[in-house]
Amino acid sequence: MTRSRQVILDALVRLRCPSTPKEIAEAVGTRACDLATVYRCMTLFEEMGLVHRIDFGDGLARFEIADDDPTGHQHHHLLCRQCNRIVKLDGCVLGEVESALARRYGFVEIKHRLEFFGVCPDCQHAGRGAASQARKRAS
Amino acid sequence: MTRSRQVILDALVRLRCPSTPKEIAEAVGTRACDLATVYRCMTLFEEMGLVHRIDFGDGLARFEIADDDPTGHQHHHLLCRQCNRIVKLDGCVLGEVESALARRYGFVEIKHRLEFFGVCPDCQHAGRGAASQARKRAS
DNA sequence: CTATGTGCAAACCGTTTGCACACAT
DNA sequence: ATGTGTGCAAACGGTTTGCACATAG
Repeated sequence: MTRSRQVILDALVRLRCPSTPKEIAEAVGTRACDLATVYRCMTLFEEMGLVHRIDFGDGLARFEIADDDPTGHQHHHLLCRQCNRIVKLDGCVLGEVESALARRYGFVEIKHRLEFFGVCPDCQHAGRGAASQARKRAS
Repeated sequence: MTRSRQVILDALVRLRCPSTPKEIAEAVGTRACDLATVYRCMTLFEEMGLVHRIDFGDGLARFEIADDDPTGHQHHHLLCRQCNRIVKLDGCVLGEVESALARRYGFVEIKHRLEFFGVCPDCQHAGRGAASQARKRAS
């Protein structure tokens, strides 16, 4: 555990909300730590389970310190489309509908992004990279 | 409606699954249509409501022809983490849990990405760009 | 001392944009 | 003819990587 990693982790705790690598680098002071180092540390921390990578679909990676509830559930977020404020949702909101969120948080025009990821039957039976009909993700 | 747009739209119908601009360009033949044109057409089609932009969090934009159900609900997707196969989910799965998906489609290790987007109370009352505590998305 | 981490700068990759030419009407 | 669409190539922005130097153990 080097000093850079300490500093970066501290900053992440201090920020207490999903932050981009650039924001993290600025929080520690650009002279204290290089952007590339932030990226490398984030990858490391993620593998260690210390942080979660969050994707809000704007092309920027965001990270926050992992604080899963006892059930292992990651919390979700409610974002303001205008000011980018982030409300952390307590508990699991799967099954709640947007109107309930609107009532509770006073947001309007709520939309969501929801996708599921898993391993399909063919891949389970074929080691890996089955699927003649597979769509290549890269290239 | 130009020939390029016809060809691109045809390709999108033919592909019948969320496709990246590169895939679309290849489907119409690189000599038939430039990548930049695909991007521009996608932006146009999206504004016209002809296609939906889909984000699977891998940094690639994907598009599919819009076929919302009568309730105006967009369908969601179930992705295989290994072969990238895409299963289109019928109806609204909000409220279904992953274990139910696993049973129905035979996928395992199902995870999801779920975020909500709306306009917060402060922004509703402040024209736009309220929030002193706003997090700047770009820059 | 030796392996690993870091800073710097260049490379990458998807996406966007400026510009001159081509096409639709 | 005139305005819009297109191809090409360069620009852009976030992320990754190669390499030489610095640091941890």
